[in-house]
Amino acid sequence: MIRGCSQIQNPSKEPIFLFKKLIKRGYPNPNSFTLAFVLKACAIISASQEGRQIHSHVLRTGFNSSPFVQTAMVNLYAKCEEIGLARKMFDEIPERNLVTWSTIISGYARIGLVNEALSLFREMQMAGISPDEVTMVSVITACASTGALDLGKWVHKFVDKYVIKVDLELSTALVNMYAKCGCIERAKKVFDEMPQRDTKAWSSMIVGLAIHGLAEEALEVFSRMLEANVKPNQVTFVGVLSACAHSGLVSEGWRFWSSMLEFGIEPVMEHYGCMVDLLCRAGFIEVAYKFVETMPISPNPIVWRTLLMGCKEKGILEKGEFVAERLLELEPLNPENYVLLSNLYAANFQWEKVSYVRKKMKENGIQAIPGCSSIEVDGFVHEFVVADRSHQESYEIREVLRDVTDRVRRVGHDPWTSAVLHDVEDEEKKSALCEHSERLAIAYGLLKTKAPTVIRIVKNLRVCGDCHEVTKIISKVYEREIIVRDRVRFHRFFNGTCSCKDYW
DNA sequence: GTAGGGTTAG
Repeated sequence: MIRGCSQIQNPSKEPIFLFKKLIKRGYPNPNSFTLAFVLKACAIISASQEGRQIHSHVLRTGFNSSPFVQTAMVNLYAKCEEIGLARKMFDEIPERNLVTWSTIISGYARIGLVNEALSLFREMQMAGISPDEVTMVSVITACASTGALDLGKWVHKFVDKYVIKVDLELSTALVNMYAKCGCIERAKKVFDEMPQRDTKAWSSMIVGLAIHGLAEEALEVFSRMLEANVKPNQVTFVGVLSACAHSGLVSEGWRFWSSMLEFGIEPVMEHYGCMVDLLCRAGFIEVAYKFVETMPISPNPIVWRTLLMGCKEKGILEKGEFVAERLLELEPLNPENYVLLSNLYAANFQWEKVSYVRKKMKENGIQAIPGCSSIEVDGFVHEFVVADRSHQESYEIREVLRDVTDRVRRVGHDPWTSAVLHDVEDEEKKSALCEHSERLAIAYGLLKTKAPTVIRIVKNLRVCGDCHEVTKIISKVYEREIIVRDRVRFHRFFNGTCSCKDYW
């Protein structure tokens, strides 16, 4: 009964209540089955308080020697964002089996601690345990979040080499991984070769195409999904709406938004976020603002921030200031909000207000998140922060950067100094742009690899306008394909143009 | 009657 009611669609505390009832009655005593089930029920709803109580019950009754209970406890703490505790439990288990290892690896992979996940994956093999398809899903998920394509390819080869069963979940993880690592062709290939596809598989493909700015294809896949009689869910529509947003398909976006209700899907915050983004990017700031004002759920910081970003892009000062106020009320400690507001002022040449924002940040002890870009060369990930000089080959990188600057100037590019937010002299602004982390990473790519190797960059923030322009030029004058994964999407630079068609 | 896995807005 406890297990049964934790497996329904909308999980609740019901299984935990049942367990409490059982304890209150005093008999029969829970055994390893009961405990594993109720721990799992806690994990599903991240009930860490109740989980801890059951943990102490486990210790009192001696069931902590059951491998099922042990694994359930590791899983519980991993799902409750207590990875340190999960690890402690894991380390204390004397005999770890395939499932125990998979549990801890998935725990790290889920929260993006990729290196930990991967080193446990190696340790597991050294301990003589062979991974199966469930383990590999977590390892592939870890690869997806790094964006390191070579690593992902290596893991895919590993799956083939050890003849690990490629089931629905593993294929979906591969589609997602290839898409997130910037190789949409391989994502499509895996997807096309799947013998069957469920909602998550289709959604993965749609989201993947959306982040690559391939809106038409995403919408085509969506109609194929409907033809195949697979029901879309909320995530599917996040993909569909974000595809529209990334390509400026405003009327299509509205249409899909309206059709959600016909599919019986209630819009959630993510969908509102997509719609605000769609409207803002297309320049309909006023409409976006009205949309936010009339939302039936209270807008979260991301929605406000999207709106503020729109105001900044279009240089709409007053509304922007008002939006920033709402945002800072909700999220006074997020550095991004201050940077955005400061950029809004800088775009309007309001230098005094720029310094005021900077001062306010300083007062509140808030530091801007530095831009950081990485590039994988020969299986090693090189990381660059803005204005980084710590790399071993920093001198050579600077030489490449100078060459880039020269050649870019020669084709008539004038740096977009408005992308620099400080009130400094023009020349200084121009050199500040050259220090952006993606420039350093691209320069390193130019230095260490030769065409036709694709230069693949992963960046933690959005690409700035000037870097976007310069990268387009680099792709032409150096004849290199460059793929940049920024905070929200991919840009594929080739022969002087970008796949985003400058709409981003 | 047992434990581990895939898709989510800026």
